[in-house]
Amino acid sequence: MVGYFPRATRFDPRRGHLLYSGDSHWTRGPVYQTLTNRLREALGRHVRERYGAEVQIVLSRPPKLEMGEAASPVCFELAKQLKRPPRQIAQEIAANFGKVPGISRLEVAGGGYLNAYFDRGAFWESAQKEASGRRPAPLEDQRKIIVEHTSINPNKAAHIGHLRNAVLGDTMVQILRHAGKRVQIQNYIDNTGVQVADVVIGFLRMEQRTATSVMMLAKEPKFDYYCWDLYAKVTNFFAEDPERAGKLRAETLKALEENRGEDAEVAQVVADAIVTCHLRSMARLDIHYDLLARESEILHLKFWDTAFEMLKESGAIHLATSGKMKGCWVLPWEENTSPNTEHQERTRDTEKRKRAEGDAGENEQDKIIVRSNGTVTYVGKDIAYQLWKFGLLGKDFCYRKWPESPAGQTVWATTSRKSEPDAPHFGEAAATVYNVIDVRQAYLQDVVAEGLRRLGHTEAAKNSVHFAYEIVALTPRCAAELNYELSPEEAKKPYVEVSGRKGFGVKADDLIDRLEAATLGEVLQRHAEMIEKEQKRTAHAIAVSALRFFLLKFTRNSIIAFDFKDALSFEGETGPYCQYAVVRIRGIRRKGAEAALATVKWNPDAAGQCLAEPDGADLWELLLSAGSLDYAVDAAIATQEPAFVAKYAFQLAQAFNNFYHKHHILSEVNEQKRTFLLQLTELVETQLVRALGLLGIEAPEKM
RNA sequence: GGGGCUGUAGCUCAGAUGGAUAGAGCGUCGGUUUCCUAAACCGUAGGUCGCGAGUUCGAAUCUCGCCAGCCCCA
Repeated sequence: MVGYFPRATRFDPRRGHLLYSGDSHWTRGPVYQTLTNRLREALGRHVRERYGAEVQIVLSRPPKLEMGEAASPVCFELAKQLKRPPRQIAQEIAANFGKVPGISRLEVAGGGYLNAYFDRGAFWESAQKEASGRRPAPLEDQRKIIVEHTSINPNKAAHIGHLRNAVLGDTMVQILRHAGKRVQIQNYIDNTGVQVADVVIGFLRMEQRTATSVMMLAKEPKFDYYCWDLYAKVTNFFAEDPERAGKLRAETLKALEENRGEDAEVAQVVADAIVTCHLRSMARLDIHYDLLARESEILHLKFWDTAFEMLKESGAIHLATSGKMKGCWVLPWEENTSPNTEHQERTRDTEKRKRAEGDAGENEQDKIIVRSNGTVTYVGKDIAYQLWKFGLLGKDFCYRKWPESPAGQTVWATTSRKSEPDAPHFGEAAATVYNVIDVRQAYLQDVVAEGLRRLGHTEAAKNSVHFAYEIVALTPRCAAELNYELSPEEAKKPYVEVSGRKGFGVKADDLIDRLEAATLGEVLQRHAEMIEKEQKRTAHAIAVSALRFFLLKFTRNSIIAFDFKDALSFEGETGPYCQYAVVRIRGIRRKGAEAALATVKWNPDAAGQCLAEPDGADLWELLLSAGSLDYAVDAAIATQEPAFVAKYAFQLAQAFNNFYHKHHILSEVNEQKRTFLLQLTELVETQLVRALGLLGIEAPEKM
């Protein structure tokens, strides 16, 4: 596994956080999640040994800090099994529960809760240790995870919806890597599909261009913008005469698939140039890829033909001999694959009846994989690609470096010609595959997984994760701002869907430009003394932070109604708010260094004293929050919700701002306390910078 | 016709695996700056967790039905 994982780097100033270090040993201190895991295990063992009961130990955070740091309602469950009052059981457990390292005591609360109180001094030590530790090097023998994201049709500029995809995918990658996983990032390029074909038609048929003229145009910096407008014009052109459109499209599509003539030549020029534009746009948000997997190679290297044979041989698909789908190869499909028996029975009955009534055994629900004219649907190509990801196809691509990758980056792409000798082994089978695709494609993703299942690859089907997210729409106000005329039905809705086909949407580069202009204005106001380059760098970091955080603070299945007002907000629950907390800490450190405060001999017990109740409550709250990054990361992975980490970063920043207003650090007269406050502050900085790094956000020195 | 998602404060949203008094941001109103930079902080008001039943010691969370909105398949 050499080549495409960042390695042996200790600190990457660009990303502002630690990267893998090939030789480091990850010591995960017993901070929040580790500590609660330990408690859960001990509690489970105790209950098993003492009561012979097998119950799931649920742990949650108590509503108030005075009630401890972790709570379990397990005694309520036990009460049912043992037929005894819960509080009595809780008291018994609390009295007989052995010592768990890092946990100072167990108390009974309410009707029978068990509340655990952490040993604050020990927690402090562990958190310090974790903060100074490096991230884990992914184990070489660990099976890799593929995250496929972005995958924009290469026929127009990227828009806000694509950004949500890329930001979610990239953040999930960072989170998984943080947890020590080996992750490979793929970006699927549908360079032979309908959308590219449409733009080819625009250039060759509408604008009557030659291949050479398109090639020249493709070198222009805003070629993606040009195609954006052209694509919208093609849509109108097609609407004028649907019959002509259908014919043109079919011809062009066939030429692209067979890779012949001027059509194919222009398609390649367009797709390659647009991909380069996309890479550039995404690089602005610090999003990069290991491999660009292109559909042209799926076709030319006969991936599909191989998959087709497998599907036929195994009987996973069959040729429909009658009915509407006559002549098509179809994958049998029954809705409702969930184990909800009663409901399923009903569905099956309906289907049986339908089949009995007509269509000679054909089910309307069956999914067409190969059309009667012999062309494959893109679900078919997706099945081939997915099989390859799991190393089940028995074939591999060839690889070359993408000629125009963003500065300092190496991006590999598939090719049907010979591989470059230093190409990484991309064909290695993945254990898990995350496909970041919007929720509207849920059905198609199910079909892909079902295809794998019917080939007998149940594990691969199970490990095919559709990392689904809802769309980004625009508020009516935002649409008006873009001079988009709403239809009467659209005007009634709370949001309007973006449409690349109509050329309606907020382009990624436009949005980033606007954000950078706004943040630069703020920076100029506050930091006239900064050199221009630094002002721009700072503005850029804040702009990226505002945008990425905005796209990450919502959970995946929430529709984002985009509005410039919200996206350009830098106050409250935003990226800049989180960055500002780090900037404050750095300000304190700078001032502290200037003042050259007398370094006192640090008494290790001082931390415990400072954290002791009752005065230490808010300090403890901050420390606990700083030590809970592992909890947020685990929850983010378990639920596949990067928003957990965004929430965490915000809460930690909030806790710090709270603390900042209550405690004046540098002027603290008690030297031991001052040292402690300073160390706590530095701990918060490390953890917050780390959390922000996972979100792809860099904290500037000043802002 | 079938499948899925959503409904929580004025607005936008958190509430993972059922748990203690349902939270945050924005917006409202009122305050805080002789400074470790206010992109901040404090206070205030605001809730029938869509509606109705059920399961449970306990439901915003699970089940069923209904209403409303959105998406997908044919």
